[in-house]
Amino acid sequence: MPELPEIEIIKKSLVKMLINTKIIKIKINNRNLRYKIPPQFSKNLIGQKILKISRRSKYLIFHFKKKILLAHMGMSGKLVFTKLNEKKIYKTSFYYNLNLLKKHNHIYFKFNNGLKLIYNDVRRFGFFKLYNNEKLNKINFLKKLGPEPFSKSFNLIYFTNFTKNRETKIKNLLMDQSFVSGIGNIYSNEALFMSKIAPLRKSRSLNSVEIKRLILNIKKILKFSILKGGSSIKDFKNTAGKKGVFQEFFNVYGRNNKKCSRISCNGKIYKIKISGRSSYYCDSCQT
DNA sequence: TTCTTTGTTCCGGA
DNA sequence: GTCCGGAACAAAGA
Repeated sequence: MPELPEIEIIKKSLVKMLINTKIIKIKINNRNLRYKIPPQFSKNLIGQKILKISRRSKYLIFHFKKKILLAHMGMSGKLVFTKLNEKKIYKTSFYYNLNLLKKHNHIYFKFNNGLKLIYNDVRRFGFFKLYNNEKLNKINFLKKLGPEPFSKSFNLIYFTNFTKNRETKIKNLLMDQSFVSGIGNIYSNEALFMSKIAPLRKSRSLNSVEIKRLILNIKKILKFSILKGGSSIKDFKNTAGKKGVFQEFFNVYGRNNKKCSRISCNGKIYKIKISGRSSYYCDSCQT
């Protein structure tokens, strides 16, 4: 479920551990990720120093002197550090809810500071792509992206302009990466619940009060999640083998048939499919 | 055995 | 040309 907050948390950890380190070895067990990893991949990266690591939407961007490595975790990709050997993986990993099978360890990166980074991906929808120092906005994947949710350009006027000639449902709009980038199924459900807006509403039908509320809540909930995840990273022992930290804060996702978690509301949470994705909403306070 | 889950791209129909 | 949403992709757990 890596959406923007999870990727941001991964990025922060990577920055802490890998800036100015050199890749000294790469082992690829399975090249068939979403896009096949070409044979020259390792050769192009070995000996290169990581100068900068950034995030755009759900993409991780590693900057080298002459190359840019673009990474996407897909649906189930995880980056996990291990210092000594794989048996220690559960003790040193910073990611959440780890239950990693070795057979899904597809890539190993070894660094000159002794760290080893493992890319584990059950569904193999993630990818790693190398670019020749192109400008970031020339990369196809990034070109199509809408504004970051935290940016000032993600505002009432932008929302109104984008939706005025569209028929799309608000739930789908929030997950449309060309509208706003980084929100997936979970946070779209949560943001709509928080804003008391029903997921099936036409995005065009929202009034300016609702739009402002929704935009503010999106920014709030993403920041809150980053904060929570970030604080759990500090204590590695707490993350080891423990259930995910994010789902503890879900107010509507996965809560079908339960009572609405809003104290002042007596409604019930329903689960429906919207464009093939599970959508949860309260029949009483979300209108 | 079948359904569900995740993000993105591709493609058909309106 | 644009917009919308279904299908496909992989694998595992219920």
